[in-house]
Amino acid sequence: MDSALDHVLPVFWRDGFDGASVQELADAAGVSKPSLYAAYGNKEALYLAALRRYAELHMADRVVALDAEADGRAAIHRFLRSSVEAYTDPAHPSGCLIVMGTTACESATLPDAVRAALCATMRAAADQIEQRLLRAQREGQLPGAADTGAMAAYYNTVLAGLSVQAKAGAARDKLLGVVDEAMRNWPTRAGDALITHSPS
Amino acid sequence: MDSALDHVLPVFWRDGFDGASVQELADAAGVSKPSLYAAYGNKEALYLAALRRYAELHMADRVVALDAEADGRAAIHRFLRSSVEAYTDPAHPSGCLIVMGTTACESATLPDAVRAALCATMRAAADQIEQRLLRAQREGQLPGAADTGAMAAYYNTVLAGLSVQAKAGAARDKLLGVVDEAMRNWPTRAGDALITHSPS
DNA sequence: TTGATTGTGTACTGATTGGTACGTATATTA
DNA sequence: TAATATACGTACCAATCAGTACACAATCAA
Repeated sequence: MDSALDHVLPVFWRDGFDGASVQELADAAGVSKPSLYAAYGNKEALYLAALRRYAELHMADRVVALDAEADGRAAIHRFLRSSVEAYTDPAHPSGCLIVMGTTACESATLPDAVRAALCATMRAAADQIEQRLLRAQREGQLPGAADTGAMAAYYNTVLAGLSVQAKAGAARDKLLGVVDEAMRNWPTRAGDALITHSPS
Repeated sequence: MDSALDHVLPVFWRDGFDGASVQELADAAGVSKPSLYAAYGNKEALYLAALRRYAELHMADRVVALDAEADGRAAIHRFLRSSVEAYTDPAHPSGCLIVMGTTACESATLPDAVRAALCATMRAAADQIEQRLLRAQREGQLPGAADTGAMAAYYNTVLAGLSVQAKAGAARDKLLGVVDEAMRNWPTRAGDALITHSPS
């Protein structure tokens, strides 16, 4: 009954909340439709449960590694690289479930609770990155003037972009190259981060 | 009859191919459902027509400006900034229709022709960026060793990420900050672009 | 061996999906 | 004015949607 989530998750992951039919979810779980309803109540609650499962199964370890790495830049770099590896893992649907769900955020058929949970999860990820940047700043690996908020928003944006590219079928190596390119913005010389509006 | 597309487009833009029902599209266009079918054949053809309309209405001028700007870095910077302004324009649904559609690429209900058209449009945009980078390289604004392919993939990824963030409701100013952050990777010193794998 | 509880599948509900048959009204041509 | 062609809306089609009523089977306590 709990392992049903592990079979339901990839269907939501691939087709999204609206795209996945309850019949399809029940078939994937190997149970009948009423059994799913008996266990989870409705489609919305089932999705929220799958989302929690996704976070603990496919995001938690990356976040742990983010703090385990001693050097700030290396931590972010490794976080991006491992994200790409997850996004392009042929064992799962490609890309990130959260990003996938967020792009359907404007649809009226998406329940408010789902919308809220998706946004909360995405914000939590962004916060984790910013916390790591703040630590790097405290430890002198980042200039004191660096705008960690803007940098966190930047890395979060790159992550979302990588997810989209992976969904579109981009090769893993290509995306790893994008990660290396994305890391080139890390401020090495003091004062670099002060340039918020570069001359155009 | 042609102006119907202008009313259909935002519905597809907001709800996606699967999310938008033909009834909803007909209501938006101010005609009956059979009239839509008489004019366009089926939902798939209607979406493809809306996609063409989107490209010429919301992408073409940005691409023109990309070539009009003399300096390469300024051209890319302006392209990103104007994209953010378009993505967060309250007059339209937020984000980019192409990115929005691409995230539903794995769904089985998406017709192959739609999938192909979305990927082709996205690839065309990436090519435009790479062509602009190559020109900048020819004109000496970019080191000869710079990997323009990787850079184009990078900017394309950032664009996709910005679209996702806009869809999630991020403020325009925040995204403009992300653009400035993203531009900090532009190689200024010769040899910078050679570092494809930075020490981690 | 009872009686009650739990879990599951069959078969349904009303609503909505993409798509269409057909009658009607307008416009055009002669 | 009469005949034809085009355009459009009403009303429908089968299929599928999320969700449920209910009967049956298995398990449990006594």
